Amino acid sequence: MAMKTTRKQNYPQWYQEVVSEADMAENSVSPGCMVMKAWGYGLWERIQRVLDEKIKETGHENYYFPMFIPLSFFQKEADHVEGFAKEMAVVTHSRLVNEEGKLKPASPLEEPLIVRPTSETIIADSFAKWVNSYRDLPILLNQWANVVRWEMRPRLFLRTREFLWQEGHTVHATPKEAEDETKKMLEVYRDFSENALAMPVLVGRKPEHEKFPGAIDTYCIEAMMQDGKALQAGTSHFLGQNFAKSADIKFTNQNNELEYAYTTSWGVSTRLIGGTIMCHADDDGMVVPPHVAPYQVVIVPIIKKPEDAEKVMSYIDNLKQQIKLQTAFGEKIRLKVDTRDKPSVDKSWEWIRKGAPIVCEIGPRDADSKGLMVKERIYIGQPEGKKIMPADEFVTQLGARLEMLQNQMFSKAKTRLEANIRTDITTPKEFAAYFANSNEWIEDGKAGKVAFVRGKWCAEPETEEILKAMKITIRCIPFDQSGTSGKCLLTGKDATMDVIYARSY
RNA sequence: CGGAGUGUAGCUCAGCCUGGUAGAGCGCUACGUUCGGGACGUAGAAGUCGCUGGUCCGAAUCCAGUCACUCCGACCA
Repeated sequence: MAMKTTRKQNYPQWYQEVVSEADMAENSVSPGCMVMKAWGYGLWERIQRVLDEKIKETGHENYYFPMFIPLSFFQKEADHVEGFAKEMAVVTHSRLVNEEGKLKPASPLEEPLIVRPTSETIIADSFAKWVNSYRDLPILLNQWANVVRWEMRPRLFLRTREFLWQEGHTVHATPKEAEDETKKMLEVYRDFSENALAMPVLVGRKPEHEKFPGAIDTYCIEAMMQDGKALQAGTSHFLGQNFAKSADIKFTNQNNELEYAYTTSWGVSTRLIGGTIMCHADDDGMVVPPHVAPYQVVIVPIIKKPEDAEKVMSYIDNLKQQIKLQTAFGEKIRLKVDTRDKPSVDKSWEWIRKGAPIVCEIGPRDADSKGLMVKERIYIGQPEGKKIMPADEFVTQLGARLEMLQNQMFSKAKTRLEANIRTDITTPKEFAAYFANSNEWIEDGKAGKVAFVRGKWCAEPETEEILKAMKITIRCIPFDQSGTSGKCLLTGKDATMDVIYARSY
């Protein structure tokens, strides 16, 4: 057990410990912001690479827009302003002057600039310029960027004032096409989350009060963390003509009529890293899904005597060349030989805490026997996945093994998700009793004390207050509706809509 | 913006109540014995005690002010 605090003891503290012990990120001196370190940022780079490819495969191209947005742009869309007004970083001055040894802002801007919390408004402005005819449509673009939302209670990866994300923005000629786009990208997110991050998700639509400010419909993927709380892992918005009307995105259709266009936007952020941690990490630290691991295999040389060094290192070099010819997930295997001048046990433990999928310890005995010691971080069945095996066997099976470990991680998480969605709660009384317990870590595969409840919702406005008081949220209205009727779990009124209730991050 | 708390070595903290001039553990450096699931010994380096002012012969310690951060609420991808 490498973590001081276990999941069971104190889940939030365990989370912070994993982030710090895996050396993924730390708090910056700049309040609410984080410094992403090699292992955390490396994971983000992998996420970028894999997801970017999927975004491009679906016909989108990358653009880049300014991070400063004139204040007036936010006033154009009423709901949008209201939704973001409370958390803006506002640039009001353009220089500093030295007054009695103290630097003070000077030269106030005529119009303050907002550091983008999201880019709908400024991108819509460009769309208005670019769109004239139906022949200009659709425009399918994406941007990888940083955004700022002035959060009061930051948590590494889950909620920081500045965070990294991608935001897709598209314009279409018809509502149908825009809605199809919204759902297509949601599916890209589901596929990415489940296949690249091994993080199973529920897909659905947000209720009215949880929608993105300015959207007609918000769709989302929701993941379950090991403490039974929900994490919104990605969103895709159908914006209708709201932003088109406020930014004047008009085009001439085939009948020579002037029409407002339909836009969408969709995004995932560095929060996905937080989700991956809380989905897979254990009491030994982080566990990185092989598909997105910065290094999938780490070799730790075991050298006791200086005279063994040459033998061991040349054996490792040779092995390295062979491993580099192998592939997993259709890419070359990423390998690190940890040659740092440190005790080898320390290095081994470090990679366990970081969650490198496979760590090989290689010493003189292995060089003699043409073998190696393999430790798999994803413990399948046995608690210590440690074995000595012939090197050639290891090399030839490596790609398939990494893919298998990835699948194991997914099915473990999937089993946990499915086992922890209660569907047998039918009355407000049972519902309240169920959520009265505080959240805790849910044992793998067993039904947790508090996780998700799937049940009816009447959608009356009064339910919003009830939810708030109970600190429960409606995560989504799942696509797969049962179509049956029953009683709302909050009010007891007749209802037909199925929703997912949960506590959330 | 409310409520509470904390600033002392790179990190975690003790010392403060009852003033006397700086401590521990971890980490770091060197050497030796170790090394395949977290070793140990010896020696050593390292802190204007958040900042400013006051009281005092003397302040990490008492007083005032100030700055910063953390936690709990409100807000949230």
